[in-house]
Amino acid sequence: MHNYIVRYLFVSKPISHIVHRTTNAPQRCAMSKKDEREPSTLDSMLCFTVYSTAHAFNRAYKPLLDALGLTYPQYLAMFALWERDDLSVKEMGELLHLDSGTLTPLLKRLEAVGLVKRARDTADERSVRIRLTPAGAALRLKENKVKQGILGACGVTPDDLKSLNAQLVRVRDSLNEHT
Amino acid sequence: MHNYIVRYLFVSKPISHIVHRTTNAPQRCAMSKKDEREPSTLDSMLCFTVYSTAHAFNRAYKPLLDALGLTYPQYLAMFALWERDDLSVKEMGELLHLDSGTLTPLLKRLEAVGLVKRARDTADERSVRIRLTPAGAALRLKENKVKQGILGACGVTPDDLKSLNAQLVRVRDSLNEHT
DNA sequence: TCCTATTTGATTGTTTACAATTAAATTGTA
DNA sequence: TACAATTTAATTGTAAACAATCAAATAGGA
Repeated sequence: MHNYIVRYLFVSKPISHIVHRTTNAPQRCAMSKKDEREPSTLDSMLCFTVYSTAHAFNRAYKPLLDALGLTYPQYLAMFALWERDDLSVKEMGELLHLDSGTLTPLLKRLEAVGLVKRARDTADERSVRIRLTPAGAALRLKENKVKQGILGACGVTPDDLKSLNAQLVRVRDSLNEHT
Repeated sequence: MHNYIVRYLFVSKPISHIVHRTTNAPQRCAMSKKDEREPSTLDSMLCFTVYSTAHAFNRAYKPLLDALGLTYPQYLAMFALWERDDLSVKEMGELLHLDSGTLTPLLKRLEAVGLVKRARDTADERSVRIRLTPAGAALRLKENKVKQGILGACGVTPDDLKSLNAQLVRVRDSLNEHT
């Protein structure tokens, strides 16, 4: 009957405070007014809007990128290389605002599926250069559908999108300066 | 000399294609024009701007939230509870646009440090209700400094911020509809 | 030259994030 | 009342994301 609790919830804890609890929490039926989806303050906070919009983009891209066998961060890495091949990890990190702890395993995955090649720079062996394989370069052709698909889902005119983007870039760069 | 390669890079792989590679990659000295920080197309893509701004917010919040002992997603969960205590996991998931696979471990961590309490709903044992502990409710008082600190770092007027936020909410909701 | 400081990426450990699956409880229906 | 369908979280596995640390290579200064 209480198998939920036994199996999942408090495996390594005494369950007495749950099973025997006698709290009389505010009844939800008595709060029906409040429950009628009062707009959350969270939605007025830019930080949260950006956070949740990033997830929304991620989810929107997922089905499109599944066709290419890429995750969204991997797509960004490939995009950077399509723009300019032969980047060091550091250079890619600057473009994507990511560090080596994130990029190293990501790039190893891209190498494992044959889209890029990682090689120490012969001139400076500290740096690792990332280059597209033919397969990685070829993937670019399939990529147009992805961008088109997302544009439609955004539900904004190209002009609005452009202005919105410019404003956000300012916020982002300001945040990065103050850190 | 090539210990880098031996230790880190290709532990489980033949290294011949690295050490013996004879590729003649485009020399960077010959590309100095291009290297002069030509603005990346990435910065014109809203999806990437949102993605990188989310990380920028995360990093900006980090030092402020460290003082409260919270991560940013944990802060959002606490914020939701400060607005309305006694949420089910599902309700919090709807507010934060997150699913149980993300929230369950996050909430367990908040419970472990004594900020919230998780308990099966006696009326419907499928759902788990999350409530603030006194310590969790008290933390709200320390939270004002956090918001102030971020506002300054954004570098926008409150009006611009409000309009920017409203536009992004529209994009987010449109993306969520189309998914 | 030698030796310290810096640069670069890899590693480790913790925390998100989500898809897919599973289990229990509840609801709906015959 | 039985029994299928739905709902709710938890779990598992994979992939980011980043702080802190480490190792090697290079650069710079005495």
